[in-house]
Amino acid sequence: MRFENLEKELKNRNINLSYQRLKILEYLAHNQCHPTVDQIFINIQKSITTLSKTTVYNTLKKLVEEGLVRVINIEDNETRYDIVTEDHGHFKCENCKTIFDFNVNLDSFSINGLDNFRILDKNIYFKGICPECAQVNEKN
Amino acid sequence: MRFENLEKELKNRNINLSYQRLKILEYLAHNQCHPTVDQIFINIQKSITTLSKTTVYNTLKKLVEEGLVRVINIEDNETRYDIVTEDHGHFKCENCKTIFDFNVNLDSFSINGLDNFRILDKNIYFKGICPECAQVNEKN
DNA sequence: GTTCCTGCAAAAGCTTTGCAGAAGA
DNA sequence: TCTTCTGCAAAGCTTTTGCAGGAAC
Repeated sequence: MRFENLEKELKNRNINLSYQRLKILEYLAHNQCHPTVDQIFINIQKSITTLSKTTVYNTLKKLVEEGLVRVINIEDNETRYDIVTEDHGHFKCENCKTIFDFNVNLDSFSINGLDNFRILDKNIYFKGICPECAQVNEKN
Repeated sequence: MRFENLEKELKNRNINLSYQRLKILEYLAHNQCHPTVDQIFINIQKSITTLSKTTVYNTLKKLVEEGLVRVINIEDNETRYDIVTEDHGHFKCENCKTIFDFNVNLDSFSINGLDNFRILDKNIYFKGICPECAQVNEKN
């Protein structure tokens, strides 16, 4: 999703565009690094010093409800957020903790046992070691 | 994994088989309902009234480390546990909250962008409406 | 003027940690 | 005896809730 379209998207969905919400969306759109609530909060607090974490939670909740943002639960101790783009999977390096996107054709794989299930959301989470960390490990 | 093999598995991995651990494993093996820590705790407390939740956490942590149990993070506000069997996906009904297993051939789907990544763990989480809830909804 | 949004403080949950006593090898 | 395990209490985190003031329409 391009940032220019976001304002329109918000108006379509009856989400008021406050300065806080604008900054949070801007951050998500320009830094597609799957941030945690804390990362978002710390970064935006630099420009809005009075920002409250409650507002970050409120805004993210609203954006998720309206389908503009997606929750990433790749780990059990941290919730991350991702602005919605095309379908893609998430890979988390267990060494450097970075989350990488990868392309996956969600319609391509053969599943079995979900006849008559209405599928509304698909999440693919992989874990392992990224190429960079694998290389460093080899040297040791 | 069959329950009879679990004791052997534990010995192979140097996990002492205390009564608490036996009961937790028994519960996981016989009730493959992807329980939360709380569900496990409440159920086993019936037979071990002095059971502490810390023990449930400790045991699950150990079992996950040793690869006998798998963590399910389909939602951000609850961690569930699953005794490891063959690869399968998890579908959560957003209405009745039940988690269903489904078969998926994890090698079958075409991914793109993970060359040279060492993949150690794959999780597939779907959400939607199960057939039973879909039927009830139609009637309304 | 009414509705919605923000942000502080407090509360609520879940999970981890420290530690002493008990159990097991 | 030495190590590991259990379970209580406390601490630590993340997230939610209540509420009063402020902003937007």
